[in-house]
Amino acid sequence: MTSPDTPSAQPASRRIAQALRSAIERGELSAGDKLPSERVLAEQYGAARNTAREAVRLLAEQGLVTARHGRGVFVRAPQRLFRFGSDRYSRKNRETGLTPFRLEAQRQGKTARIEVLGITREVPPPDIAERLKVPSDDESVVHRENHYFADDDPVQIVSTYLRWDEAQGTLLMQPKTGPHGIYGRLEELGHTMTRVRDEISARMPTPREAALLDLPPGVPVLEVLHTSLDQELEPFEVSRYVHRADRTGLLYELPVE
Amino acid sequence: MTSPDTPSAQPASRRIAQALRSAIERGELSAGDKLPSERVLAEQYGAARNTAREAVRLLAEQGLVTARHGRGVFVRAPQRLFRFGSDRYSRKNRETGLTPFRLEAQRQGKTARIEVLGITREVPPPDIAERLKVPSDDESVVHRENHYFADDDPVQIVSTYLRWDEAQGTLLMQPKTGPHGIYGRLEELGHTMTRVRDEISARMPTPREAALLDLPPGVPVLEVLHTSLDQELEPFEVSRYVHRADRTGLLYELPVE
DNA sequence: AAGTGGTCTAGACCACGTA
DNA sequence: ACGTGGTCTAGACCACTTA
Repeated sequence: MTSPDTPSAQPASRRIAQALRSAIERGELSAGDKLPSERVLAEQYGAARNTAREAVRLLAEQGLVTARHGRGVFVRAPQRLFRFGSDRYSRKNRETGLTPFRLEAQRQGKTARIEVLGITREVPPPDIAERLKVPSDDESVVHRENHYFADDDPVQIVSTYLRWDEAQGTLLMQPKTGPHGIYGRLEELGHTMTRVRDEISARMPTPREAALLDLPPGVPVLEVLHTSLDQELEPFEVSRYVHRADRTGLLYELPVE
Repeated sequence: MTSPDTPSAQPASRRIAQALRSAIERGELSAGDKLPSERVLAEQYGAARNTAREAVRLLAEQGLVTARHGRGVFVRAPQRLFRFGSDRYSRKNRETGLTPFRLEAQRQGKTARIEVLGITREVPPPDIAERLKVPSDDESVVHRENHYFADDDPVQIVSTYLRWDEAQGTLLMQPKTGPHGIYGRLEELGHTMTRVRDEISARMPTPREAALLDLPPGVPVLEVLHTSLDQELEPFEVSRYVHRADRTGLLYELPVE
């Protein structure tokens, strides 16, 4: 404390948070290090445990630390990012036989695992129906939901929507879609991917997403609503990607005009 | 409660949060409505005020409600999004004389205001230096920091970095950069924007950003690190955009291959 | 003045992880 | 068994807003 009874302008919880933040920035606490326990912090700063706890919560909210039940609070390591973006859809990539996700995992020396959660005929959500140009009051789409893991850590959730009238009875209804994946099959159906439109937003996860992605508090998600357009600029596939923001960066490289 | 002494598996704070969440989803509470006060919630659910408060915090963290000191807790209205993306840099747009930000504001019937916070010669941060291909141990760049407002609500913070050796003594050092803005001046210096590279990430705001953007708790930011490449594919301008995620969507449309 | 959220205290018990 | 975070209680005072 600077003086015996400064009202200090700042609430105690924020002063404690700031002290810890500085220690992290100065490198006194580095990635992976354990913070003093809440009880110890409370004693050190002459506050109640709840106050120390509030300070820790502020840091967690900012993404600087993660609390682990029964173990302690740890400085979060800056995560190496999975990078996706404009080349996620390029034919060149498709022809390697490796999906962009597997490529990224490989680049990081991690093991990719993809889990097919479901392939079902459904009524599309309104935003999907609008983009795929199908009715939203009818079971007009096939919904493929996949979860992606790197070394068994969940990284992204992808929901792909295709027209039911096209997918019906094809490999598009199967977990294994054959060479070059769904885009290979869609090309056989006459859809050459010519343009893509990606709509990007960020938000806090829903409880379901937090559970599925095993998200620590304070980590947002990146949502990409992707539309593939064919040679006639008609949409033939729409996907919703939900990424952990702390493990994902998006990269878009494009020509101007 | 379902039975007098169910341990209920769920903590009380989460059960209260879930009840409120359902009420919002069912439309019993709609955008702008005030939630019962923390003291009332506590009484209704037979819990301590701190427990009701924790429930409200969970909803705020998820972005569903916003607390306003002295007034109450309100259901947050879904914000109409400002959309930016691949056409943010197109020459066509530039020639209207309206910046993309002004166009967006106009589309929403809002008044755009741009505040120039500073134009200073600086040592570039490492990520900027790397992308602009300038030394990071030297005052090699000019940093222009602008804040953007719509109807006086802060929407985005933009830091633009230019080479000092090029900007020195030109309009690029002035608040008013002349026709077609900085890109107009850079074109006169021989840089035709040919490609752009946008690196996108999402994270929780730093305290400074939270204050500058007047961010309610639980709203993440979208960060775009933008690089402009000229006809020789050399970088000549790098900008860091920090957007309120609850008011911003990004749109990228691009050709495949 | 009254009501609201913001912060804080000093306890308590539970659930989890490690030794 | 012990230390950790997770949750909760029953109070208290402060800061802000509205009437």
